[in-house]
Amino acid sequence: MQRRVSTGKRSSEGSYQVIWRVVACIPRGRVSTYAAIARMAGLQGRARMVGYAMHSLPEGSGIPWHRVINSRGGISAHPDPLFGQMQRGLLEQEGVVFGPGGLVDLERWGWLGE
DNA sequence: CGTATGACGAGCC
DNA sequence: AGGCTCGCCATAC
Repeated sequence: MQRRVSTGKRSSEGSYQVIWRVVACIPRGRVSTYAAIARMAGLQGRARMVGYAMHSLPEGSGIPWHRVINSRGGISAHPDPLFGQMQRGLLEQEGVVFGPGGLVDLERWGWLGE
């Protein structure tokens, strides 16, 4: 599973490149969890990295970061509460329904990567 | 180069 | 049933 072999300068952007790519694969109207994404990105067990990747996500990157939620199906705490509210708005806009408690039913909207 | 921190998760008390 | 701690590892200072 060598991800890079010499002359690989991809790491200049950080190791989040892979994570962003997986997130970009989440279909519209669907959500995924940090752990699930980490797993798909080959970082099984490192959900934290995914979270940091989202934080480092540059604006206008086109990455649907708002489709990434925690394992409980909820939007995790954010340094900027305004973000969380926007995230929920974006998901509802895509058709995702939030249940009582502001949690999404992962059994129904969760995307594991077909 | 060492320490601290952090969009999380799972386990333990 | 709910809350706290530890683990994982990249980025910042």
